[in-house]
Amino acid sequence: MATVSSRLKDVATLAGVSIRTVSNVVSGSASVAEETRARVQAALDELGYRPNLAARNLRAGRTGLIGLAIPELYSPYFGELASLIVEAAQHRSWTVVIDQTFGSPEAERRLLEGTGGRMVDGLIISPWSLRPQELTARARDIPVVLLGEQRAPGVADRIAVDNVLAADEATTHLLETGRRRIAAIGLQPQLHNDTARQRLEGYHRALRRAGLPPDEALQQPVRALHREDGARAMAALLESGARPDAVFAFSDELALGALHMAHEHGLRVPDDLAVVGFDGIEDARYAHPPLTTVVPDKKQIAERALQCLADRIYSPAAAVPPLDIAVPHHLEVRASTSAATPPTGSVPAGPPPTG
Amino acid sequence: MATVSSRLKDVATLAGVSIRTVSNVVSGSASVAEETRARVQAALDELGYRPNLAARNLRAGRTGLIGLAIPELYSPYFGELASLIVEAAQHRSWTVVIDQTFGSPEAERRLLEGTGGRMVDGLIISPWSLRPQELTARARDIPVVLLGEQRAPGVADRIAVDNVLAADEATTHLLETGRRRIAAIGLQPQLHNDTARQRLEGYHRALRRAGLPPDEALQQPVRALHREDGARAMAALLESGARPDAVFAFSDELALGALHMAHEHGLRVPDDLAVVGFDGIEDARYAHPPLTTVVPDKKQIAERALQCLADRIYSPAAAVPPLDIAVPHHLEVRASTSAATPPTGSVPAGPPPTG
DNA sequence: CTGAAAGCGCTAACAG
DNA sequence: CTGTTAGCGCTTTCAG
Repeated sequence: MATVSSRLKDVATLAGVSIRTVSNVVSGSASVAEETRARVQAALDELGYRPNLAARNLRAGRTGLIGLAIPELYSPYFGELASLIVEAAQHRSWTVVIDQTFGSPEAERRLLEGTGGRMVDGLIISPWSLRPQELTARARDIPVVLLGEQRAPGVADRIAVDNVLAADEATTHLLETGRRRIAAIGLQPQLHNDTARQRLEGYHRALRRAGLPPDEALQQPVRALHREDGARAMAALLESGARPDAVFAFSDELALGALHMAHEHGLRVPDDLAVVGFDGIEDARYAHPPLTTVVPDKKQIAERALQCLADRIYSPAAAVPPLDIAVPHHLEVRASTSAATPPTGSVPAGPPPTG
Repeated sequence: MATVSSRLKDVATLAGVSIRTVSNVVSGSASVAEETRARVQAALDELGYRPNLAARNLRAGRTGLIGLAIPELYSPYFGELASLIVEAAQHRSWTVVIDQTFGSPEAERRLLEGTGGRMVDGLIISPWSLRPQELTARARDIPVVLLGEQRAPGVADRIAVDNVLAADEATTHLLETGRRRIAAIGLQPQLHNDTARQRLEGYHRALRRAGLPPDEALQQPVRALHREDGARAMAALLESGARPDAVFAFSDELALGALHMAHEHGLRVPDDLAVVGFDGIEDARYAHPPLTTVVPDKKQIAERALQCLADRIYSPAAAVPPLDIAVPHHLEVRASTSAATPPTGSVPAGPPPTG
């Protein structure tokens, strides 16, 4: 029945009580006589009362909103991550406002400065192109959680997988299947971002342990981490005469692009070329052949990010020094690196059905 | 420099002017003497002033927030759509708060009732399981835009592609490549949702026009629209003895699952089986073989949804009757339905690089 | 061009 | 148990 808006005051008038009593009924904070409560409730229902959040927030000094700033929402990895964060936030009665930075330093800076004005109680940001010192310089008035490799010592909590270790494991797996000319796709030399650097380091470490010197010709830089960049990098590798027998791609999207290009060139995967990705996105499972990939525990990333925010928002007194959290990961071995696809017709194991 | 918060009043005191003048400088609404402005600006900078949105909103009666309610953020279609909506909203200085309904009627109902209390100025919702009359019953106090097939006559604007036509085109395309036993994957008989029904209708229409009676054995229902459901449906079709020579899947995810299962069964695509999807997600382009798909103009969906909201929020007086908008789509033909993949090593045409 | 002050809707401290 | 009221920070009307 509500036409446009009704205030506490309107309900009070209708119920013949004071504003205070209505507030008590709504919030359940103080006890109200049963008879009064019923009358107020009736008025509440009749007017279709809904509290004005702006007023409530102004009063409380909190908004119940947290910000999530990611480079892009349309890529599978960030889509999956955002979904988990939104879900975890709902459980804690928070609402998530999402911003896309598209990797632009300006956008990231603007967000750290205030998401348009202290509208959020906390911020989860996955910085892409901001340097550590810039991260350090901001984020004074609200709690910030950093996702990924960039760190802001002494200022914000940070959550990431152990990239060096994960890359080492992926490369070692390829070595164990007998590959010797393992290419790396995903360096981003132009970026102030340690992700690629760490994965490269793990890749080198595994090679050296196997007595193989890293070969520059097998390391292919990219502009971004999308499928088309992977395809382009693969093409460059194949045409350069570097003759790789395996590829470690720094993201699943890159790997899928590389896979595509390998097919275009008539290569058989994994026989002629083995491929490993990174991120554990759902697409990888259904690629042809299914893609071996490093799977970070995204659910845990989401949970812990919110845990960090909650701790700092609700107990700012506790003043724990910023945490540096490593979440677990595992290598999911699939047909893109192992023998042949079994000819059975089974549905790959997946998450439980939603419907 | 800002420690925790500074108010207009603090800035005014520091600059030795009144609150009013500071407000003018901040908003640029009224003209201020150059000398005063400089002094105020200095104070603003020194204190690191940032306006309190809650207060501003309380005053203005607006929040600058719009809600986006979708079944799930992790699936590629909704991820891409959400990305475009968030981006389009940024251009209009709106911030998007995202809710996932996971197709639950309760969640959708709760959101339409008020997203936790009139916190948003408008709502874009992609209803999945709510019946039309429920949609009609709500959404009185803020503008609502419906995405998809469900309509709420007289209450909300609605934006969708012409599903019947699109499904007809996809099926006709398969017929034109000589297929005769075309399966349909994606019926959802248990849902109060017209999407699948309309796509089935278009499929039937094309078949009948070609003189082919629809065959129940070729119509495979699913529980959800994800890859695993597509794989399961394909397996069921192949084991049922229905012997399809083509598949029209009602979503790209279903199609990718079907493709996967076809490979598992040793079928060659498109020679033994042609596959068409629906949604135009990026994954489709890089599938093996690349997937023919119906591509809705998602960018236009996003733009028009925001246009609708803007019109109703800023000019409620205009009171245009609810619009029913059909956005364009096209069939993108790729190797999953056409002859053989060209053996060239080109990168598929894609969106311009982000980096 | 600038100052004073009202009031947006809500919560909570302070009576009664 | 319930009424009255101050005040969160901002915008804006009304004076000056």
